[in-house]
Amino acid sequence: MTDSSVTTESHTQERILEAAKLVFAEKGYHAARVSDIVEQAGVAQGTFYLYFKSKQAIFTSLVDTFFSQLLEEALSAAPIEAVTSPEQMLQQVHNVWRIILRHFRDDRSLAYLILREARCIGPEFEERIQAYYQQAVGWLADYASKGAKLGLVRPLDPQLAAWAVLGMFERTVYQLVVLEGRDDIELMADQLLELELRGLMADGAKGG
Amino acid sequence: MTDSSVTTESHTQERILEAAKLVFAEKGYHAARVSDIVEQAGVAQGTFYLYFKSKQAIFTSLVDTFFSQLLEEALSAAPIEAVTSPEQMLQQVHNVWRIILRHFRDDRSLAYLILREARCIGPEFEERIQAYYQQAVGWLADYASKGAKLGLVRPLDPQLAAWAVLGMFERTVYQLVVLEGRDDIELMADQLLELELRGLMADGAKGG
Amino acid sequence: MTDSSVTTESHTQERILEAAKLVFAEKGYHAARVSDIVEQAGVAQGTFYLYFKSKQAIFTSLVDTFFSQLLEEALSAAPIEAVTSPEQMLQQVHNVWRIILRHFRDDRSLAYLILREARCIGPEFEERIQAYYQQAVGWLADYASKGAKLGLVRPLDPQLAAWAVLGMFERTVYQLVVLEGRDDIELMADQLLELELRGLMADGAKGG
Amino acid sequence: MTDSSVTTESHTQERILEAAKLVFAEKGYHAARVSDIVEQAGVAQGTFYLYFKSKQAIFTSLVDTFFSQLLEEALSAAPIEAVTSPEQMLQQVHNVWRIILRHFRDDRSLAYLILREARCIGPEFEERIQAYYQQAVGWLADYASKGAKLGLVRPLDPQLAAWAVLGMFERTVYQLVVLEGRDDIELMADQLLELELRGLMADGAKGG
DNA sequence: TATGAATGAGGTTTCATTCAT
DNA sequence: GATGAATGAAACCTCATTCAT
Repeated sequence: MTDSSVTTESHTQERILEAAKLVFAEKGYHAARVSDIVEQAGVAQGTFYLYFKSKQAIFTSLVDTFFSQLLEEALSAAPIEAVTSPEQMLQQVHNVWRIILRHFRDDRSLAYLILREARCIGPEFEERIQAYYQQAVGWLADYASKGAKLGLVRPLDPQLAAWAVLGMFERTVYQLVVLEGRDDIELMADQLLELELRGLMADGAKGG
Repeated sequence: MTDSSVTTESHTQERILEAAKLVFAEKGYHAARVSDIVEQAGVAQGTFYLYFKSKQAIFTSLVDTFFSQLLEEALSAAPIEAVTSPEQMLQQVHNVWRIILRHFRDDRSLAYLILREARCIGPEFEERIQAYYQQAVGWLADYASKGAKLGLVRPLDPQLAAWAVLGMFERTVYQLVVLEGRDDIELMADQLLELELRGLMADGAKGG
Repeated sequence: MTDSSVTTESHTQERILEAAKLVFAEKGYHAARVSDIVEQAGVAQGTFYLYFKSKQAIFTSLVDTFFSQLLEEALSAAPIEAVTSPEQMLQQVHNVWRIILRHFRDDRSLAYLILREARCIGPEFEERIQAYYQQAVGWLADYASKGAKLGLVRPLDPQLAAWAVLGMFERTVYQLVVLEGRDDIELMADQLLELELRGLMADGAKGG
Repeated sequence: MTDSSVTTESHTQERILEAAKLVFAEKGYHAARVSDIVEQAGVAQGTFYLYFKSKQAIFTSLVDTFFSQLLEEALSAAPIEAVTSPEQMLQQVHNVWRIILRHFRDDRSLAYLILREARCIGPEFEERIQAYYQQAVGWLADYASKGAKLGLVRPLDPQLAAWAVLGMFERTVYQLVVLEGRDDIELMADQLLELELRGLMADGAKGG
């Protein structure tokens, strides 16, 4: 009403989402009570259910927002069809690493939450997350194939390699978030890129 | 009872542990009820508490067993002081990969459980798991240092590299377990080793 | 609004009453939510409370209207003081049956609602309904007394007989409404009158 | 354990059932809280759910017991194939009236409850009750047919007549229970039988 | 050692009602 | 008069844990 917000989310909904993020991150999904969330948000118990069907619904909402934004940012920065040279490819991959690491750093509590709890909310939820991951894996696998054609990436099982890269990333970022230190994102991106590339690279390739 | 078992675990305790493993793996820690476990074990509700202080205690017990066995097996197969040549080192690392993958394959339901739920039982529990992982990371980091001295591994942040390798492993094994296919452990070990080594290896090294 | 309505009810109040009737009839008093009613009426949640003090109040209002109209119609058609002959009495009773059955048929959803839920809203409400019934029973009892004097009705406990007749009616109409068939009101009135007056017995039978 | 009870119901279950009967009768189904029942029974909240799946389940259990006992008693006292003479039929019908009235009197709070709330618990429940009533109606209709063959009952719509008789009964018993007086069951049975058989009319009256 | 009935705290969710705009 | 977002009191039900036998 008073501001020209571009989102349709109400002030209250926003506050509940923010509160949920904090509470979930601090206590974990299962230990977090809806009453914790509403207390943190400063609204009444019933208000929560005006905006979210259930505890799981708000969690899903948070996760969906996080991943769709992340995937949009990351994938739009790396249009595979624009890659024609090894240098371009390296540039893109490096860039994607930076974007992802920043995204996780900028929404640290949500990142922490997702990395910690994605697999143990329930079966349906796990599948939902798995679907997001599969998108990333698909992109990575496509990238690897493209790289192989350019002679940059050596031939290997692209799915396995993609999941390995993703896992490498998952764990390092988790540590990053847990330790709450390391704001040297750029350096970390460099090192992960090195690990990834040298792992994937063809013998003759002169990358880096 | 009748035989001179080398363990101190009673038959009943054994059955409860086995039942818990199955039930936890199938439903997850939070969804699993103690009543599910005792039903699966074929004992009464109260019997559970003769052997385990709480639901979390039995979970901890399962996880402790799993990790201490794994670490013992894996680390004893790779005494870092015995490494004097690059060939030996490769041999050891390859061996360790195989041991680990086999361990996870041989106790699939427990492996699945740990990979899925380790981080979301509770803070104390998370720290416990983190401690096991830290042992592995320490070993990996030591190895990397040793490798660096041998000119086999290029200089990099050993902690970061170690966590990255561990994450690579975590995720690929999780997929392995989830998909329930891929019994080609040996092949997988080869590929992971390749990814790891080429990622970590020094430029001039002639590994593999 | 535009016409000179004789009632004082506003258009909005009318719509809420109509909506409530439908919703209550479909879901029953307890399952019906105020939010269902306002949705059906197409007004806002708060508007409801401009016209009715509570959920029970609107229910009471509906029931009061139904019963006062019914009693007025029925009783005015049967002035007991006008009865001087058996023929007149039969005529009146027959007429009353028809009026009542028509009233229930013409407001089927409200009728259904009352027959189903009148006794289980709450104690105060039950007493209210009981009072309406008592009016009918009083009339029936008076009628029976009069009939007895005319030698038309045999001597019996007039209260018991009155409640019995009322129950006979209640249940048959309920079935009528439930089954949603039987628009043959006239025939039904005939049969009920027969049952009331003559019972089940055949003319020649020497029972008792 | 200590007594040679013929039922399999535990002492606790028995107490909960008894408590539920009282609480439901006093407050009605909807106003009765499970916590009221357990308080009345002197057991803990959770104990309730050891024996009954839900609040509706215990209600259903009470009602089922009531009706199956009633129907068994009543129907076994009136084997229609044994009827060969009008006298026998009257005898049987009279007997059935007495049995039913006694059953309701002997379990007054449950009777009250059923007569008050049978239709407003929920659709499934209503159908369940309706099924019991249909049994009674079927019996009554069969009886009427048989009576017609014996020349005792005049030809009429047997379903309508049966529901009418049932309603007559329902309402009079309800009044009986509500008023908490009238222990003169025998007299009441006589009068209801009279009404059922002969209606209101005097012997000499030439109605219609 | 084994049983299993009993416990009771506590969480999620619903919905009649209010009130500032 | 009309709105609809906000309220908050309950109520049902679960399940880890205990304890008398």
